[in-house]
Amino acid sequence: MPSTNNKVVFPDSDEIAHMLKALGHPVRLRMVCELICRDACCCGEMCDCFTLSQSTVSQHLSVLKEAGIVTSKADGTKSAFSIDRDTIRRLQDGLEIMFSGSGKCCDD
Amino acid sequence: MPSTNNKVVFPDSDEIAHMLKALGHPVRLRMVCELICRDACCCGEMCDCFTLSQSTVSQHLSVLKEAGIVTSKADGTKSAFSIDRDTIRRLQDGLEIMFSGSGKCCDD
DNA sequence: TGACTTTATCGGCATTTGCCGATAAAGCGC
DNA sequence: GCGCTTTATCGGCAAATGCCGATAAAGTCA
Repeated sequence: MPSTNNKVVFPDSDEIAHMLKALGHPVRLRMVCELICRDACCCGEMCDCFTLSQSTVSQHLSVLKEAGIVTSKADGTKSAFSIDRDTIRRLQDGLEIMFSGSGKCCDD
Repeated sequence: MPSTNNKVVFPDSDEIAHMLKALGHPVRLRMVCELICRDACCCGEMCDCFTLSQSTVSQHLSVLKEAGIVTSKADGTKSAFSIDRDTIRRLQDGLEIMFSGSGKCCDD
């Protein structure tokens, strides 16, 4: 659990909300699962997993990227997407703090 | 971790996405924090926490309710909202399974 | 250079979301 | 019954979302 001195630091709830919003779409959540399993994946491969157009898949990936959940690295004409595991961990920690009721929102 | 026999059961990702979507709004996420701390809260009290109209607060609460995150119980003219802690736990378990890569989406 | 592959972005669209004020519905106390 | 309080719902609006096909951009390889 993140802390400064010995006080629990409440995660930035707006940032958490932002990540949850990105994850809160069936397609994007499945994309994240896929990326966790594959470790890396390009847009074309992701397209094979869904019956969606390439542009739609690309847009979903960019939503995940913009939220910090996914990173991309150019690889020739392709771009390799992968999970930002630190962000995921921060999200899980943040949720745990929130859901445990030990966060900042409680003492105001 | 939920299981049947000794096989890990992957959570229903659409349901998870639905809950994440409900939580993926700054106001609603804060409402959940508030409810976790207060244990129960009526709409009017929630209104005091935000600079939003009563109708907007009521709508946000109903989104949380519809997603199963919150329950409500009539109490005179008021209705008492409280966190469904089982649902929260299921959500956290589901995310943990997904994020650990041990869910169903990996073996297809 | 010129075809080909891959991805990102643009324009357009129908639908959903988020917000409000107004109003309806329902319980409480007199 | 009559006010009062509290909440839910309605109508309306602007903005965001999700989707597509078309197109641009950029790398690869002959």
